[in-house]
Amino acid sequence: MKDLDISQVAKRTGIAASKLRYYEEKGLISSSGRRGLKRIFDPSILERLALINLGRTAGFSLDEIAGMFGADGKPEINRARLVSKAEEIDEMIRRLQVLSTGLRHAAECTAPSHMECPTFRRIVDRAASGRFVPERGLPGSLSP
Amino acid sequence: MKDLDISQVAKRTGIAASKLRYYEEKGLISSSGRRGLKRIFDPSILERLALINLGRTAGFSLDEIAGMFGADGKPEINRARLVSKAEEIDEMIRRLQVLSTGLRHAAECTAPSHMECPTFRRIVDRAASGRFVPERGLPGSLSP
DNA sequence: ATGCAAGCTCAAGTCGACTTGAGGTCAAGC
DNA sequence: GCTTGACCTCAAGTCGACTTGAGCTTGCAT
Repeated sequence: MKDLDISQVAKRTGIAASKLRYYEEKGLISSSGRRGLKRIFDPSILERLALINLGRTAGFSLDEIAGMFGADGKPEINRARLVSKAEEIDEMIRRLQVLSTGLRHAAECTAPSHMECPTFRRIVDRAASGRFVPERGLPGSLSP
Repeated sequence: MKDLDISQVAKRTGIAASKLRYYEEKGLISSSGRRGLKRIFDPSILERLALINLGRTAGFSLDEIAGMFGADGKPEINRARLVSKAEEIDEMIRRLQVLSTGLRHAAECTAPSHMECPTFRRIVDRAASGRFVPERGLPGSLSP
């Protein structure tokens, strides 16, 4: 019996117990049962939580993540969504690479202020071109 | 006179006027003056906003962004910070690449459920290893 | 057997990031 | 010179994502 109680999961993932309960309530995870009142979790929860963390880091909302990995049963529907999520992430990676480059340049650039450095401005322009407004649901998105 | 009023800036960046005022209040941007009551902006605001959007997409808080690009005057302090921000972003890029790969694989994998696919599990494991808990300030970070 | 740390539920609180609304001001076109 | 609509301010509201607290229950170490 390798089942985990909530504090074990918390300890092994660094996720607060309250957060785990919240995630369960939201349908992102589920406990495999109860021992009395207490939730017990299958060890596979650890991978699921890793995935959730990954998704959060990527800027997805809990609802989006739930839609991504949740509710198995209609895998076909999911597959198309998964690919489009992957594409969104790729786009984001591109933007982040620009940002990283920009920051590194700014760090070693000798121009008095970053915005006065032509290289930096070129980088920023590159970043600003294409879709200026981030895709749906991400921080900084368009106003209604 | 190429100055922009707030609605011009809003139109050209896709950022709501209320958000621009909020950013100004927070010290992320500043208007170059007023015409009567009305703010006027230098065109360079567009680049600054591009940068801010980029930072937001990367998951930085407004305060972090303010600390990153704001308050020129002590460039040296900034340079070290900038490099470490760049490193954080690189780490994030790595995680996102894993996520993208994972999603794409999941989309074409024939296993009945993603978690049952050994390839997918390997990918997730790779993602989960290293630092499980995202670095400071990012969504999903450690509880206090 | 029993005491208590660890869980539980449910309501309320917090925090960041904005938006909305009410009521006021003013630059500009007619 | 007078609308009028774009802006303004300031307070309050909203939303997502959690945390905290009060009061209750219980598995399990002694």
